[in-house]
This record gives sequence, C-alpha cells and structure tokens, in this order.
Amino acid sequence: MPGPYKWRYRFQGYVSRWTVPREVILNLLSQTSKHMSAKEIYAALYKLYPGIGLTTVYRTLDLLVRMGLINKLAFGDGQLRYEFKSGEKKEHHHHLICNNCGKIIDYSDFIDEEMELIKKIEETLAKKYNFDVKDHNIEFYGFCEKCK
Amino acid sequence: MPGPYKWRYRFQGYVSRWTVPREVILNLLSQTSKHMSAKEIYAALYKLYPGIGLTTVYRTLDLLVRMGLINKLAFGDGQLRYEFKSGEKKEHHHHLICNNCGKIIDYSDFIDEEMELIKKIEETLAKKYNFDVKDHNIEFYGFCEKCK
DNA sequence: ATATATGCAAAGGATTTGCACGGTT
DNA sequence: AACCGTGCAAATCCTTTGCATATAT
Repeated sequence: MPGPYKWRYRFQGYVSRWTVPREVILNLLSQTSKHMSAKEIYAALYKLYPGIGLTTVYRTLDLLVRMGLINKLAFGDGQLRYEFKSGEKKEHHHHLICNNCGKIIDYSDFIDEEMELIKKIEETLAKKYNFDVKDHNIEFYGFCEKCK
Repeated sequence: MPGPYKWRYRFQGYVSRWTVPREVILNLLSQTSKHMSAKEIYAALYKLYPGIGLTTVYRTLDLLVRMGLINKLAFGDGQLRYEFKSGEKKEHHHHLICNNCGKIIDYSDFIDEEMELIKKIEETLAKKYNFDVKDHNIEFYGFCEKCK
C-alpha cells in the first residue's frame, strides 16, 4: 500500500514517487546527528507510523543513498548505518574506532585543513578515474582509553 | 585439535599460543594485496590445510585485529574484509566507492601529502581523546564512470 | 492497463556461540 | 588438573527477495 504521496520525479530512468515513508525517513535522519541503523530507524518510526515495515526502511535507505541524500556508513559492527548528508561544514565529522572494543568516537577537529587537501585529491581522482566524488570519510583506528 | 605451535606469549591477560592456523592466516594476508573476506581466506587455505575450519578463520582474524597486525575493512558489501598492516608507505592506499554499484577503486596518489596532515591530526586526537592511533582509512564516495 | 510502492513471510548469507575434544604445560 | 585452541553444528542477526496487494496515472 503505497499510500498518498506528494510529488513525482524522474530518477534513474523511471518515475519515482515521493511517498510518506520516504519523507518521514529522510526527516528523521535530517533531525538527528546519530548514525542510525535500519532497525533503529524502524523502531523510531514505528511509534508514529505503526504500519511501516522494516523492508520499506531498507528499500528507502537504499534509494536515498542512490539519490545522494544520505550516506551509508559501514563501521564493521554488524549493521549498516546511515547519516543525513548536510551541506553544512560545521556538522562534518569523522571517526576514531577502537580495534578492540569497537567503540566509536566522533571528532570534528581539523575540518578546514582537511577540506583543503580533500578538495585537491577529489579533483585529481575525478579526472584520473572518471569518478564523480560526492563525499568522503576518514577513520582512525587504534585503541581507546580503556583498551590500550 | 589445536595442533603444534611454535611459541606462546602474554596477550590481554592470558597466555596465548602462536599456532599453525594463526601463522598461515597471517602469512596469507601478508602476501597478498587483496582485501580478503573470511570465506575467501578459508577457501584459499583449505587447499593446503583441509582440516581448517571457517570458525577458526573468524576467530583468528578477530585476534589478529586486536593484536594490531591486520586491519578490518568494512566496505558495506555484506562482508568484512581484512588486510595485512604493512609498515611500508608505498603500499598504503585508499578507496573510491561507488554509491550505486558498490565498485571499489584503490588509489595511492597523494599519500605523502596525506601523511603530513594525518600525522598532525593523529597527534592531537591522541592527546584529546587519550586514543592510541594505529592506522587510518580514507574513503571517497560518489558515482563511478558507469553509474554517474 | 501500466507502473511503482508497500508489507509480510521466507530466503539468503555472514558471523557468532555452545560444546566436546585435543594438545600443552 | 588447568588452560587454551579447534572444528562442527546450531543459532543468531542483518539484509534481500518473492509475491500479492494497493495506489496513482
């Protein structure tokens, strides 16, 4: 049951419909800074939209990634996570990941300095590999306070 | 059947034994530049060591990650992959990942320039979060030649 | 009619766990 | 005896797929 939708648009060769599930999932992600898994998104939305199915969440997330509206993150913790792609630089952050306990620390230092280098790299890679760079992710691995 | 082993050592509170499976798994990873999944490692070793079990591969990989000898890589393709952590700069590389088809391109440009920035970031993060940085990973997301 | 979206249940696939046994000290 | 490592089978968990149904043009 697709339910009501607000508008339609062409995407990757067919006419896509902007439906309620798509709207609420994107809204949820745009309003949190967490990296949410499909299950977490499903649980959060179930309260407001008890009719929603986990399958729809998975399919919608896949669509939003392909549309370039969200990022798919793989931390290696057994589930894929997703984050809203905000254009604002101040919300950009990266990750410190503990090799032992898996703990993830967000940090947002050095963003400006990163950007300089990143932009330069992006331009070159775009040419060399004919790849359209949309985003990047930097991770540091090591041992956290407890585990080192 | 643990089989013969060469030496023992203390690790994280108990006496660990350097066994044949541990040796051959680390050897295999040290001799390839591929990012191998547990299953691929199992398949490659099964020819030489038909007795080996997939469970042992998983447990050994987990151990080697905690020992800091290999890296765990999560590309979001449904399986975790592992790579030998070589100290040699020339082998260091990063990834371009297509948001649509999942294709992964390795590149190793800009490594020197990266290193400068990365070192600086590492030092600061180490202090700020009391985190012992061992390695890093940079990924670019976007659309490959075919998908863009 | 045709095309797209959805939910449910089932299937698929990677990873982890329980357990009995083997090898070492 | 105490401890650690292993393989097998079973269990678990995340994600995808098949299918019938619903909505919009």
